[in-house]
Amino acid sequence: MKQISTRFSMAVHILCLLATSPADCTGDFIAQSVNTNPVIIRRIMGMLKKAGLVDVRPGVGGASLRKPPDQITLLDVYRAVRVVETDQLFRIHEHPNIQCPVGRNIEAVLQAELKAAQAAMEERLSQTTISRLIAQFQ
Amino acid sequence: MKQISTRFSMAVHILCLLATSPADCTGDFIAQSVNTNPVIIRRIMGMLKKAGLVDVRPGVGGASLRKPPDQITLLDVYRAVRVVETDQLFRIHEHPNIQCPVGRNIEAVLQAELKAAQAAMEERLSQTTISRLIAQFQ
DNA sequence: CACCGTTGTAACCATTATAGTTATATCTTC
DNA sequence: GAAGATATAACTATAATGGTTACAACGGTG
Repeated sequence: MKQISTRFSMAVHILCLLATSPADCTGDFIAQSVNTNPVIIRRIMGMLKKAGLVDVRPGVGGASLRKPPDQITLLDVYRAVRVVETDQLFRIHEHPNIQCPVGRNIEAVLQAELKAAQAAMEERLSQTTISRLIAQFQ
Repeated sequence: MKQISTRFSMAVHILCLLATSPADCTGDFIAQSVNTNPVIIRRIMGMLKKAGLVDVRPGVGGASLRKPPDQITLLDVYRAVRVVETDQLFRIHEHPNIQCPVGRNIEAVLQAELKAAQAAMEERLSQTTISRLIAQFQ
């Protein structure tokens, strides 16, 4: 069983840190909170930056949110770290035998259902914002 | 990006074959339709058998559904082939720093949201049956 | 009983994504 | 230029997948 990469949960962790910390967080500081190597953090920060979610200051150091935390949804993060490409959570076996009625139809018919299932999950992710998460911290 | 195994789509393919074929299908016949190695088919058949979805006749050969196709949902298949263990589609990074307010809370708070997202997807899968799929074949 | 085609599995391999690590280049301020 | 930070390339170990070969066990048929 292969699960969705921890890159996603780490990215959420990073954004929660940026949203709650008064000062700018450096990669090393974040790495300590996440408990991993700073390079991992910088890799993820690069993706968040590309997605327009954070600002990173090379040289001087530190990062900050580019949007208020109530305007960043889990779906935004999910997309930013590209754990899954669009409509590709499920993989379908390739080149079934098109001589067979099932082999000929299975891909198109299944594809539609699986996309719908993926969309249902993403819809749910889009309902949760970073600010909603940090409101639950104690 | 890691996707959900084709084991799932192959399993659906197999069940559609069993639902539409008049005669019993052998592993080799199914393998030809799926276009893969018979051992792959037998592996998946073993999982479907354990889940009570199919009957397989060793020795004589062939398999058949144990339930009418309108009573087998995509969620049943998804569970049967165990592409993802219960509530574990998403993985969360381990051992965050509990000295940090975010590190201390992130796991519990995120876990709840991710479970909800996964549940939304599974709910959608449970709405589609094998008979619904084959009704769309042409 | 022996044969034959089938299922059931174990063992192994190549491929791929991930998480982590080391090293080095680049940037900004002082 | 020094100091401290980010950016990134290259490499490793690990794990899941899909495929393959090989062989044991099963169950009818001649």
